[in-house]
Amino acid sequence: MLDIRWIRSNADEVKAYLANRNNDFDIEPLLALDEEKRKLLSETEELKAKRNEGSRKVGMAKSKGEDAVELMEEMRVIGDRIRDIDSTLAEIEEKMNNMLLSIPNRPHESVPVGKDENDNPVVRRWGEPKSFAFEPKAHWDIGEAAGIMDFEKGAALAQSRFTVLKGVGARLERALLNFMLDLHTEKHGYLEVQPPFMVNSKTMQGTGQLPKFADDLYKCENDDLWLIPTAEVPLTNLFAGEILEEEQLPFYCTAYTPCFRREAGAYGRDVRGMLRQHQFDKVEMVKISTPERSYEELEMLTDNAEEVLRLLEIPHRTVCLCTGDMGFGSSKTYDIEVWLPSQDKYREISSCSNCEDFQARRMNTRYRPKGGGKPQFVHTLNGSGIAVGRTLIAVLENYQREDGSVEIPKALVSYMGGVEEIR
RNA sequence: GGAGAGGUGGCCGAGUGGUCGAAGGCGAUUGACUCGAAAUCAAUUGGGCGGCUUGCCGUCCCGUGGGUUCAAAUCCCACCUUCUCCGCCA
Repeated sequence: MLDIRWIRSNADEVKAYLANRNNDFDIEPLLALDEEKRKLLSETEELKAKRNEGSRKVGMAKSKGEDAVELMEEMRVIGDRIRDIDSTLAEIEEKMNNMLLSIPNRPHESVPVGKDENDNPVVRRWGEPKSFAFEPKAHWDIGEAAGIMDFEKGAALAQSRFTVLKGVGARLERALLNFMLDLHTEKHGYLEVQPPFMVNSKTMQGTGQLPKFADDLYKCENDDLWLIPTAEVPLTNLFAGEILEEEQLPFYCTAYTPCFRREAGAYGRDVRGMLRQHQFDKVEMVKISTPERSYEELEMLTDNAEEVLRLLEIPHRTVCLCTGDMGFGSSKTYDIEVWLPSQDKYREISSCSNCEDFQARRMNTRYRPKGGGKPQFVHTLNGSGIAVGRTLIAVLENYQREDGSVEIPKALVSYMGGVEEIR
């Protein structure tokens, strides 16, 4: 959410970046409501001042045993007017709030202007795609042949886009997430957290999933609860409504959670295999920072995610999302893409974003600066550290051998109970 | 799910209709005393919004949302939440 006062005095800048984001939101009606709201607010506050004064006089008169009927009647009339204005005001505020909640975040000045993913510049590459002496297979062929992935059972038990992992496959999933959590907690200084996998509407609104993206979420029928699409939601909201001390910042936390997404807009895409699932495992990293150092923190966060792939020795690259491809709440996002030999291309495996104060304002998370002074909104950052299911895919495809067996990356062997290959 | 008791400022805690944004205490900050510290004394010490002469004025906030009233922390209703007991349960 943006600050209405900032929008008021930077209307042209807002219009310009909305265009760069391919967003057609019109801020003029919002500005008109803002104008009207402030007018009504002064009016009702003036009346309230008058009423407070009058009520005080009634009190004083009564304590002296005097009659105050006339004054009470006068105050009653004022009270009625206040009620009218306040109810209009409440309507206007609700409208404004809904509008404010639908405006995407402002991109950072370092973000390249562009139309879609084709305009995302590559900022780093690590490793060379391995050349295979044979035709590399897709993970679903490798997984089914090895008896560790069952897509038919997934569909039978639930729906398409669900998979059953078995034996070494299930073990590999668990090995990967343990490996990632250990790396971030022991080496990168993140606090391990296990949050709820369901959250309420307010929490979903805090990070920006609601009200705009309800169609992408799974909702529980009888309760105000939603399945989380990413651990970013509960982790970032950990301090919602609080004022932190600057000494507590930066705060780093990480969590493994399953993630649930309806994939409503992705009907024909990635239908085979387990690249795009309704339920997938992810290790997430979240940082709460002061505004001064949030961009430095973003670079470190992205590096923390990249390190997972470096240690697993899987080729990958990092791109900076352009204005047209960025997510709703982000000011700057790096996507990390992993090499998938069967597709002969890089695919997203992590997304690391600085949301600046966009989520903080929605959640109302602030900190008190060291020297004292007014509380300021924090900056929030999040990044996959990394998507576990997709990492499993990347391992299978990049470490496959001609005979259909798969080598286990060295970094994972101890997590696999000493198993060095899948066959 | 049933019964009961609570939710007040950073913390503890008083306040059952009228100058109450809220006594008192603790903590914190500043000043005095001190070579320094402690102790002591004094002052200050929440947040949001709006206005303008940017320092002040106004307004709102005592779990949340409604209601009654000239006036609500205080009365009424609903909800959330914490604790205790019972039931159920991994």
